[in-house]
Amino acid sequence: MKEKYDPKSIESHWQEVWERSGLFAVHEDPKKPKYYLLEMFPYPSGKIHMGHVRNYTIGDVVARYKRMKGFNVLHPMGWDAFGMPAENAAISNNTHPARWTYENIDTMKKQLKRMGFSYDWDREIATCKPEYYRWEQWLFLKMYEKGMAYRKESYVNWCETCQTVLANEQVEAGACWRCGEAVRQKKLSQWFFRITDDAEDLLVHCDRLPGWPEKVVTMQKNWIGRSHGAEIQFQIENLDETIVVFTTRPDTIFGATFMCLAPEHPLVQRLSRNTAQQADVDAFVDRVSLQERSTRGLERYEKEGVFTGAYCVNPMSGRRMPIYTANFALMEYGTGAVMSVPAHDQRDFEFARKYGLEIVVVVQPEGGPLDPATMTEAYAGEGMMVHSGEFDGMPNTEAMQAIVDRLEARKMGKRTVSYRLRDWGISRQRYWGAPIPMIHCPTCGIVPVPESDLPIVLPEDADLLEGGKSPLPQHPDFAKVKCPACGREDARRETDTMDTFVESSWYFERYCSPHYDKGMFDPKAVAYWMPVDQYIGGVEHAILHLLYSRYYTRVLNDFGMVPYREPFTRLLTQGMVCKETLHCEEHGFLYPEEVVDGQPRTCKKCGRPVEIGRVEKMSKSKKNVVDPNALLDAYGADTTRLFCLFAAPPERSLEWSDQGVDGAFRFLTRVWRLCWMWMEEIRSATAFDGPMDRLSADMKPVYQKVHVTIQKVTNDIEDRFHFNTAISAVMELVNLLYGVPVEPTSSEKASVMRLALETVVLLLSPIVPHLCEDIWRELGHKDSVLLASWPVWDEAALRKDRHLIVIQVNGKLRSRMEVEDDTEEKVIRELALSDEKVQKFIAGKAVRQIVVVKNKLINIVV
RNA sequence: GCGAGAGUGGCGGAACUGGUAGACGCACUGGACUUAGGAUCCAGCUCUGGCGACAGAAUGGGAGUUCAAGUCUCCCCUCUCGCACCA
Repeated sequence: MKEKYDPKSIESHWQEVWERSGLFAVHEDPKKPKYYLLEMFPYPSGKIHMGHVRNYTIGDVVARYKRMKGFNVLHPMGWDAFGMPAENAAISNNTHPARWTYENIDTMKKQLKRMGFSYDWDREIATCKPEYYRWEQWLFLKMYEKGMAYRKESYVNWCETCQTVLANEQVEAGACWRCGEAVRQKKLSQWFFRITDDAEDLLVHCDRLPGWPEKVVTMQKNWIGRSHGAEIQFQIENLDETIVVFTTRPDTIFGATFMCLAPEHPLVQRLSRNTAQQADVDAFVDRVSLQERSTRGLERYEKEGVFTGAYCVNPMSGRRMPIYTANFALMEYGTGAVMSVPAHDQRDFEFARKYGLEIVVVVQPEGGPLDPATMTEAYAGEGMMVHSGEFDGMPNTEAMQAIVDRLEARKMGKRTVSYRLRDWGISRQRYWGAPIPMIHCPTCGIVPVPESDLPIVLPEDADLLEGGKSPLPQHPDFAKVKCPACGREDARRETDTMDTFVESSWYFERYCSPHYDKGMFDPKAVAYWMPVDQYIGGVEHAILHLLYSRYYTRVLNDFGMVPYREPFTRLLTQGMVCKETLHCEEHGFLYPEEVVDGQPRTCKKCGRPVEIGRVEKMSKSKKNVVDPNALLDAYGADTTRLFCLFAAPPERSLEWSDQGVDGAFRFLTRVWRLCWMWMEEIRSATAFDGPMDRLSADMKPVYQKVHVTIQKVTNDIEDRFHFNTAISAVMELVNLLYGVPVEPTSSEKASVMRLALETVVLLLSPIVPHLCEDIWRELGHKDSVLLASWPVWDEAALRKDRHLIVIQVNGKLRSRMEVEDDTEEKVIRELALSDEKVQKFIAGKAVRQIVVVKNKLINIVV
């Protein structure tokens, strides 16, 4: 018998063999069905963490499984290599972002290889390489030509710490998603992608993504945020101009008593100019529009405003409405102007109460009349129209249509749809990103870089500046350029770089032909591999990355470059990896090694008892991280993989448990020992191949269990990705096999055991590939277990000839009995009624009803 | 506030279309083997009562539908995540 299970030697051995033989390389093969399995590529931050390990383990199991099922599987890996952490690290370590990035890629790649993942490394890409981003620049030019990329001056979210603009998607509760600094508003000229043109299409297709988690689809829909309503014009008094508002409640227009403009609204300054209000308005606008978004977005943020001194006219009621500027009106949504209906909108109500503005009820609820004087909150529900002229007495839902009809007839308004989604701002005042291929010429204005000049290569000799400011504008050669249109020598190159989400919006297409140099990708390769059949990654990308990728795919489709509109057919969002935290009153969070074990556990530094905190997402700040490297050293890749899959189903969060890891290791040792216990016996045997009837009574149950397990594991992996139950099924089989004595030997036994153990190895091979490969070869197979076919179950083995029937009385379990397959209902009734235990419960009572479920259960109602 | 998801033993988690609740694993308890074991093997392990056969209760709480509910319907509670002054 071979020595004990030693993962270290077998894992490095087989990893080497796999690499040398090019086992994971794939090519387009029209004869085989394709399967594109993609995991979200990592940012090369330094080393891989347990989240990566989990994500990529799940993906690797599916990739290996699909290969064994006969698919031509594309399973690539690469690096989302541009981005701010590289710059920050470069500044603090006095190195160059490129160097830092490539060194990280190197370490992380080694780690991934140690995990035994089956990537086709020939297809590796790094987005910071010119041969990658040059095509992104190329597409940018195409988009610019078609007006899909444009420049506009606008208020943008500005992070002072990062010295850059943030997309709305990168602002979380008013703070920068990266550093947590409060986000301010700043006026800048920026490049945008016109994603709002596709808002409707992106929204509609949300319902055609059956392979996506409901949750993600809902998040996308909410993010796009479509509202149906109307745009209505309000004539400004003494001025030949109108204010256009967007409202979802045109039915309440008769109740609109004042107007609120966003502080950033262009009319605000103009209306108050040279009035007594000008100073107040200016001060207010200055304060609010530049005010930190974090406070502006807070729940208890008080509604405030200032009268502009101007009035407008309600087009339906004719009422003279004071025009305010208010902090709750947002320039980015609708038209930046709100017709305020205090009786029926909570914000307007609060505002009106604060400033003593009139409240007019126009929708009366069924329960009784509302009195503006005593109302404590706005009424937003349905009801009958009042104080609305000819519309009085109409249900408000009807009035909504009627009033818009009237406004449309008078050309004072129209039906419209408004989206929450805004255009995608892609400009970053950052160094470590793909340069935007544009030129600013004093004569010609904005001039695109000629296609032949691509790529615009990011200069490597730039020194990063204090505070993270981009060095590109100061770079001696980069910014200076000749105008390609008029030849002027003093034109300037655009020094903004692109948002890194642009790179990650098409990397999956690049994987199809990573070395192609005549375009973004080889259309033939993309036609073969795309769309991605299964995409796997964290929920944190449920909105940003997935929405941008969907949009970018539409752009490519509009250009006729790809034949599909949705890039990802199925999506799996895996849960977080969590662990309990340890906390000391004095020293805060502690690493396990800073704790003395005992009852209770105490802090090594101060001896205070350590509180075992909540189970939280692994993070350095909480000191509850587990380093994959340490795990690989102690247990090996197979145990690590097994534990990640066994501890929880993939979409749920995974609670780390050191004992659980021990358990996983123990199981692998058990499998190893079991196989070696039988190795002598089965090495020269042929796996039993049926029919089942030939088997003795001893071996038949083994054969049956083997096939039941094949079915269970196949279904669990195929339909649901429930690897935890798949593994437990194999554990059951292994437990059963441990009960089969090696002595006395027989050729039947050897052949059934060969089948059983080969099955165990095949079923586990996507999960713990190294161990399985080792035993597989030991059994005499010349080729890798990866090239073996996935086992198929024998239907005959699943059929039971005897069934355990549960006997219930009044729905309560009272007894059990075994019967032959297909025993007639009549017989079952008789058997059940005469059962001794059942008799006890039905004695002296009248049997009212008997329900029989074939081969399963009988319920006697008395 | 709006939206989504989840509440099952000491713990992680099973239970596919309503049909034996607690598979599998961890922890724990007992035993075997051993110089020894924190290795391995065997057994037990939801709670309550009972030596026991057995009986009763139990899937966050409450009602309902059904011969039968962890699963379906309604109400309530708690937790997690996402969005959040969106007119």
